[in-house]
Amino acid sequence: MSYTKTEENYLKAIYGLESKFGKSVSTNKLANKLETKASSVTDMVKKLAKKELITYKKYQGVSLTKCGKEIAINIIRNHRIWEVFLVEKLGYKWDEVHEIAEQLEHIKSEELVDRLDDFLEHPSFDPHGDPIPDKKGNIPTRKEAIQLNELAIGEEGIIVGVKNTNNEFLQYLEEMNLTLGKKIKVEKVFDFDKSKIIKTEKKKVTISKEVSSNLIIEKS
Amino acid sequence: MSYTKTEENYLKAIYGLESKFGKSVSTNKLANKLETKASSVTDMVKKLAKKELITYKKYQGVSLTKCGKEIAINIIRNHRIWEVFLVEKLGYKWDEVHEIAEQLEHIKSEELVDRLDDFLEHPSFDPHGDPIPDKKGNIPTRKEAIQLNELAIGEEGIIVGVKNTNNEFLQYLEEMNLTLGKKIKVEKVFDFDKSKIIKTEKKKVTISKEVSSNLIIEKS
DNA sequence: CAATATTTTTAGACAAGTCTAAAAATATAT
DNA sequence: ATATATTTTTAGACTTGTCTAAAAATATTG
Ligand SMILES: [Mn+2]
Ligand SMILES: [Mn+2]
Ligand SMILES: [Mn+2]
Ligand SMILES: [Mn+2]
Repeated sequence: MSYTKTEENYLKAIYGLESKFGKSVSTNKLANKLETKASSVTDMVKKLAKKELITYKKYQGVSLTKCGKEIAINIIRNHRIWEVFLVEKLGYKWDEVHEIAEQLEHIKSEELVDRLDDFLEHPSFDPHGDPIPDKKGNIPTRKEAIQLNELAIGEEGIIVGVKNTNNEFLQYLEEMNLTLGKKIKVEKVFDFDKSKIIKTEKKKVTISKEVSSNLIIEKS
Repeated sequence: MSYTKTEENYLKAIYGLESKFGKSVSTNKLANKLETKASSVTDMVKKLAKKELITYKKYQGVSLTKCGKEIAINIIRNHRIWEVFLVEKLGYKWDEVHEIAEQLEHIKSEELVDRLDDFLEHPSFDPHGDPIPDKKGNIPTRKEAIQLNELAIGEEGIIVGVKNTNNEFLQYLEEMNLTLGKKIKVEKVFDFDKSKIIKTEKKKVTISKEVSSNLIIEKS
């Protein structure tokens, strides 16, 4: 069984919203995420329900079935492996790959992504620090990952991920030298707005609460 | 300006048939090539004509405009570069890549194929010996290429291309050890059916006229 | 709890691309 | 040159995914 690009994008969006909010996904949330109208979502959601990829009760939102979830995770796997390829092999920057991966993730071939995965030597995380599901759908975890937010004065860690993968944010981080793998130390926390002074190997930077809550750190 | 996958496939098909037959392309030929119906072709052809990608006069067939030709060549460039990638980097065999390249050729990104081209070190020919157009649309040529057909007894050459890229034919060639880069010598020609005995480095094989007219050779 | 606001669904329409069946144009054969 | 065959176009319909406007259901609030 193979699905259209649109169906795959709906499933992926449902998966994302389900994970984020931990409950069934409303028509409006989905419409917003997919940049379409609620009425379009209602139509598509009926189709996916008939194919048993989601469960749907009128006015009650949707959630993925086992099968729908498998498909969603597979698309995410494709997306992230392609992102690794684009950065590692073609020299793209981390803020340039998402759009292209959105297209590449829908290429229909059982084998292609597996071969790409071999070629890339089975990466566990993508260029934004997001975990890459394996062929069976298992998603790698990091035991010790916390938000930079939760790091106290004097504590150190390594940047291993970003929560927000918005291009402008990624470019900002690049300029601040706060990219994946960088070692950082909390120098100071301003209580009134929770902004922090962060020491990296090269320089000191001040970041807002907004920024520190979007950086994933492994304590060291 | 960006075009749909369908539009791109029509342009590519028209390009192929125009090159092959050297005249304007009929509705039926196009329908046959694209595995669709003549009525569908008529509809689409009107659309492409309105966009000035082809010229079309009712009952007279179509041909590409300069702009349409540029697009077609670009898609062919994408296709062939992806085929090189699949074979050279992911270890696919030459009979396994066409289908996937049919999908990958439509990925929308000015930059992607250029970067891939750099990564592959600017190949001039794809895994089937077909020339890869450059960014500007220039298509590399081989001065000395002839059909194995035209090689007389005792003459030698190197296989540099196949005219027919049908999977079964490619698999047959693989088994006969008649793949790209192989050195061959014509040992004997049977006049009654123009079949030939060919000596490769490893063994002697007998091939039909059909086969020898589909192999491109550089004399040596 | 009733009035109001918000969310969701329905109804009907549209664009892209395709199809079948029939009509019109062109090509071929007597 | 006329009849026949083939090719091409038109007409009308279908599917997928989308939209707007209006109706129905649910949520919020005084
Ligand atoms: Mn991404
Ligand atoms: Mn990512
Ligand atoms: Mn090909
Ligand atoms: Mn090829």
